[in-house]
Amino acid sequence: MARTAYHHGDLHQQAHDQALAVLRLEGDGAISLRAIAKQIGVSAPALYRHYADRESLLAELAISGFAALRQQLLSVDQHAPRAALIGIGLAYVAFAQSEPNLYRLMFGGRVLPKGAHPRLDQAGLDAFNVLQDTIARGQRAGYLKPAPLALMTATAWSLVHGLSQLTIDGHLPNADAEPQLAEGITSLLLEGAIAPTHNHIDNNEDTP
Amino acid sequence: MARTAYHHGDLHQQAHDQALAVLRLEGDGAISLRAIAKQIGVSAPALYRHYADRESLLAELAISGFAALRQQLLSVDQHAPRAALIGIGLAYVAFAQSEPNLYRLMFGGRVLPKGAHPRLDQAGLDAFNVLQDTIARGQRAGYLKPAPLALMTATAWSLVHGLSQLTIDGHLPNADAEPQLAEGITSLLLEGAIAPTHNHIDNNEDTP
DNA sequence: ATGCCAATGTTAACGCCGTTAACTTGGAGC
DNA sequence: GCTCCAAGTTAACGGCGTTAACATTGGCAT
Repeated sequence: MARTAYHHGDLHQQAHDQALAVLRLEGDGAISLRAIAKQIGVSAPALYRHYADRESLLAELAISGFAALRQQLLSVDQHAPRAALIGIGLAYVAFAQSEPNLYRLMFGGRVLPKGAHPRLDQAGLDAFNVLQDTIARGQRAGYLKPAPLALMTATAWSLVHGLSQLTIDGHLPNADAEPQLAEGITSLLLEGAIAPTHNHIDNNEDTP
Repeated sequence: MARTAYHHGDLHQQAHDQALAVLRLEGDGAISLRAIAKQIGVSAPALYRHYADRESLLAELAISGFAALRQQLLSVDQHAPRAALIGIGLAYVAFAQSEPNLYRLMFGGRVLPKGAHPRLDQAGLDAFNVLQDTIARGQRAGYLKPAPLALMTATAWSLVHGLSQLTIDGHLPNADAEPQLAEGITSLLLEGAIAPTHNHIDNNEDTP
């Protein structure tokens, strides 16, 4: 099975790449199977040998998006609790801002129904768990309050997700006026999540 | 100018209502001008006398959504700072959960580009300002830290928006396990936003 | 009362789209 | 060498947003 031009090219991958390019430039609404097929130089129904339908193609894009997000979160230095938490938040928002259309597809909700693509749900969960693990580590280190893990994770994720969505859609007025917005916001939340022992003491637990 | 059947019905309003009904049931992607026209009993191009294009109709739905959200936020009792802040957060999330498809349209970003519909941008800003005013009031009362208003507003909005979006799209695992999730989350954020004087003192400033 | 005109409808048509059916091609394995 | 199956083809269906060209109608000025 090789790329002998007529039969047997890596059409699957080519379609994925082409769709991703369109997504980046114009958003998921602009992704058309016919247009993609034409660009690749193949008939439109050929794509149905590799994707059940348009939605499956979009789901695959979203899956690779979640994998990329997870990798970006995993690359954050975890050795100091506070730096790790802020780093995760900043990395998350940076990802959304660097790939706004991909991020909208991943979390849009309107295009990809919840139970329809199990691999997609799993990919989302995998990314979610990186954040959850970081918080759990912060709790075990005694840095964060021993509040219910699900509650703290939901709070943190809501914050970074909301900030991501609002900034990439331009909903925050004077967003430019606060260049360190993301950092300020994460810090503000942390103030309420830090264990009493650490309050007013270490904003920088690495230099005690 | 009356509703004499052939000419002069309130087609504009009827189309709006019909589109809103479809939106609620199936989401904005399912809104089709042709289908709406057929349901009303009118030809499809007739709608173009009242809406420039499909996007304008969606924009109008989003505008009325923002107005409804604003009304819901305005109805929160403002007499006690902490109760007002938590009340705003709960009202916001409740709105999103009661109208998930409308909320997705309002904040989806992919369907309604930012500068394209000035009235829509203004409606969003009007809703935003209710939250901002509440926070400013909390600061003037000395209940909240005197941090930059834009920063605190962005934080609060990010949190409630993120929580709304994540819950209506089912992204939060074990969301049912925490029935008071929204309240817990807003409280957690407040811990970091309360002025030091009030810390550990009044979780209920009405009964001193 | 009459006649004009702008507002508000109509039908026909263009070019997209996703998707399916039916057929063809060509490489891999017996 | 023959067969079979995966991976491509063309043709077609129905739906969509949108535009152009034409028809109706009610209100207003004469």
